[in-house]
Amino acid sequence: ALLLTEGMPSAQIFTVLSGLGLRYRSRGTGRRQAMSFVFPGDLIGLQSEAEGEMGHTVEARSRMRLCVFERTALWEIFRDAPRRAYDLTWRAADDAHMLGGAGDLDGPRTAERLVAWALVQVWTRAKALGLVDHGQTPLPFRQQDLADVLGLSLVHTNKTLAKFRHRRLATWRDGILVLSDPETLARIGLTSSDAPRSRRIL
Amino acid sequence: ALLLTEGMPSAQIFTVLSGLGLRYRSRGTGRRQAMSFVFPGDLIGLQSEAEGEMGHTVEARSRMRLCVFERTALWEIFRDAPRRAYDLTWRAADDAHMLGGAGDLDGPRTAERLVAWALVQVWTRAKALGLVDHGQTPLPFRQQDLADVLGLSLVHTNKTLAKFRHRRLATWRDGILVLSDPETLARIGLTSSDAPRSRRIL
DNA sequence: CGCTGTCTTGATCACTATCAAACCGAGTGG
DNA sequence: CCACTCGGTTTGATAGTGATCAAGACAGCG
Repeated sequence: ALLLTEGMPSAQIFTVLSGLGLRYRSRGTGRRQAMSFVFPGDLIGLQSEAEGEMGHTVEARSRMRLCVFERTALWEIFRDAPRRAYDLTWRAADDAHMLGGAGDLDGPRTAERLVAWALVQVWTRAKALGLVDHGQTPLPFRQQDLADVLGLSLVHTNKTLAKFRHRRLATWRDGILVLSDPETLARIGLTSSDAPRSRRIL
Repeated sequence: ALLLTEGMPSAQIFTVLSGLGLRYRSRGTGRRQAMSFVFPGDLIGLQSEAEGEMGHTVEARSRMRLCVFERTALWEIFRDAPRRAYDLTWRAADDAHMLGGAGDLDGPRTAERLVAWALVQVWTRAKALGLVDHGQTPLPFRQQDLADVLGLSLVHTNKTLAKFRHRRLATWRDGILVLSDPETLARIGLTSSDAPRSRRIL
């Protein structure tokens, strides 16, 4: 189901309560390029105010529960709780590109490191949200989506995932992700600075 | 001169009135990795956690004039002009990573395309600011900085620049940038179908 | 002068995109 | 029940691309 469509002005904004989604852009030939994964706690519907319409589309990839705000309510938050509003805005801008956070990588951005980084990212976030159950978490995306998000080719992404699977580090099949060895993956993804994760205010 | 230092809480925020700066992060071995270029109109001193410490350093690379705000004044803007505050915050978050905007690229992010994109970016921005004079604009950074910003190696960045220079598309020397053929560069930066050797038979 | 920082260039090797083809499960229609 | 499609995953071959190593050029500087 489409929550927001590119080019449409949206009167509401949402926060995701549960469920996962995909944020993507339409490319020339009907092709869509995934930009980032949408997790519970994310705010969607915000965009650079300069342009009135959405610059991307958000699609639910699993059943989602949303909390709906009128856009006007946003301005009240700005007035009543500026710090929080500030944080919300910043995060929304940040979430738009998943790659943004990968700027932390020191040295070359090899496929191995990018994919490892992304998996760990997803994993830690899922764990923080209590989505990890029996050592597994839902990840209802296609390999192509991950490839897009990371700026890699589908084929190469696939091969990298295969490598991890073979090394028994991570398995991602049928929309289910299992990180058997998060520590090693984290080391591979080596986010050089174990930067203090921006705490999410839900 | 350092305007803001990583790890230091800064009581003020600034808007750049004139002059260029460099935003970078310290890496393990005293190495600094450039994150983005700072142009007039940019807001600096904002950061993901409203009052935490700075996550990066901003250094002036030419004489700069700044407009200083007390941080507390920011909250007043939030209260009195929420839309503007929203826009400011969004832009500040966006400016933090220069690469963010390069997500627009379709197809592979080759060095040629990234560098062309960056040069055009700088050029159009400089032109909008009236910095282009006699067909040239100041760009007081090192090739290493551009390499960092784009996530390329110094050597390769250098070679790509040399290629452009040789093709008489752009020259960047001694901190002065000249785009002789912005249109062609823009085409290289944006289009995926520039493929010189796509010997596809139709 | 030698020193240091930046730009430059060549050689080499690892990495990644691309092309193609095969595979697999889930539908679908005869 | 069997083709037959369809979207997604998997694999191999090949060529282009970028990182790395190493060395040289050149200016500013103590």
